[in-house]
Amino acid sequence: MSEPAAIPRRPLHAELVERVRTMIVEGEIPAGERISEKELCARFAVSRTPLREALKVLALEGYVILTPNRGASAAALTRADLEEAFPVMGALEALAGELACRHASEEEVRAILALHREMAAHHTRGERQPYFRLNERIHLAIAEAARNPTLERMQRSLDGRVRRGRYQANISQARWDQAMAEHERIADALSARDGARLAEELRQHLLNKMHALSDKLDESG
Amino acid sequence: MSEPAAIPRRPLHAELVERVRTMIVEGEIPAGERISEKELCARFAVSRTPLREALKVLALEGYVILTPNRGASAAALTRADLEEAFPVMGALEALAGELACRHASEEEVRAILALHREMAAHHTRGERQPYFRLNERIHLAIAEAARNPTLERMQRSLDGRVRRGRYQANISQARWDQAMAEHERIADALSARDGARLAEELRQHLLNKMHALSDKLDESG
DNA sequence: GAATATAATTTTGAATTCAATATCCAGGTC
DNA sequence: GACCTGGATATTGAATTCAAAATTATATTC
Repeated sequence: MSEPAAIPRRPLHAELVERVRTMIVEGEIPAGERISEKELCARFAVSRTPLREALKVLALEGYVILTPNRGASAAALTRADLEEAFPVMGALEALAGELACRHASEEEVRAILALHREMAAHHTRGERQPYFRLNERIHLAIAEAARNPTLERMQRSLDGRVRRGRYQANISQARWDQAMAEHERIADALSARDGARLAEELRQHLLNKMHALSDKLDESG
Repeated sequence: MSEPAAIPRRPLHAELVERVRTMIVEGEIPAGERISEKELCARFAVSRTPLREALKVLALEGYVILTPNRGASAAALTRADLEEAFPVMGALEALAGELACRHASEEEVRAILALHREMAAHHTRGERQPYFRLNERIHLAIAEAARNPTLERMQRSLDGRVRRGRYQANISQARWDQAMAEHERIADALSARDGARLAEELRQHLLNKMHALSDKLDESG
């Protein structure tokens, strides 16, 4: 007999949270744009009740601004938001790195280093999309190896909020090379399980990401 | 002409979020206990719609566990939760301290040091309740002085979740003395605006808080 | 023609209603 | 007596309905 394979039944509001969040992150609902309940309900063919529940959750997550009696709008990601978020992400990633050095299994470390090497190959070949995907996976893998779900939740939450900003910024070759060099040092620290060093490398890496993004924002307007 | 004095009209769901959160934090709804929508609705004399919206928000905040088709229950704060939360709080407070050293006005620093001296007086006189209140205020003041609302929100969120645990642990005199000594060093670092040192002191302070709490939990079973 | 006041429409907020699911209990079977 | 089965009851999930507020459109005055 195979697995019981529980039928996945999710409440509508949970489904809507994901769908609407994706719409905002991917820009289908532009930043700052007003969100008409009626419209979205029609689109998903649901009543307003579960949608409104979802909007409350998204408001807490920071994707949506709710104004009493005036409805919801997609939150705009300002430069200030980014410049606030990255130092916090840096602090969290630093902690995650430190904990990962302490708690990760040998297997996990090997897996992360393998991802790293794969990513380096994409960098050499100038393949940006696959590089970015692996980049994400490495950061998530470190977060997971830290064995601290509370920490991981906070990282994911912040990460989601700035993701849109990151998509937009198509990074320069110079910055890309620098990021890759940073990742080399990160991988070194991890394979040596030097928590303090890994923490510091990650913190700096995040700050540099922020500066790169900042510069891009300067250029674009 | 005096102030416009906007009439504070909050949506019901926002009010309910606060009320129910308080009930859980203060133990009026015991950890793990099932939350009957009907009962709470009767108690607050509201319909289920805004209450259910509030429960979704509280679930994301971590105060409530929602099980599909089976309703809500107050989240239990386990030892694991506490031991996860404190290192994260430590990392966030460390960052807050660092940023506060950079961004706080002279006025703010003076105000925090004044709070610190007042707190020290309460410690000398053995007045626990006022000590704890000031302790909270100092940490909040540092968070605010960091000038990073994103960071502050995360701190408040975590702080709220462990508050119940903190209330329970009626600390030993020895640990209290130690905490006061730590606060002296924190105050020193702040008045010198030594960000790195303040960060480290705060991180250590939080970790010690955790250990004190852990010991208490060991005793109580 | 601009500005204000007023009416109509739309949209949000909350209560109610209906449907689906789970829980509880009695009866039956081994 | 323990375990399953089926149905009554209670609770949750979601749609609908009603009420209140905001927005838009229209009319009126200066």
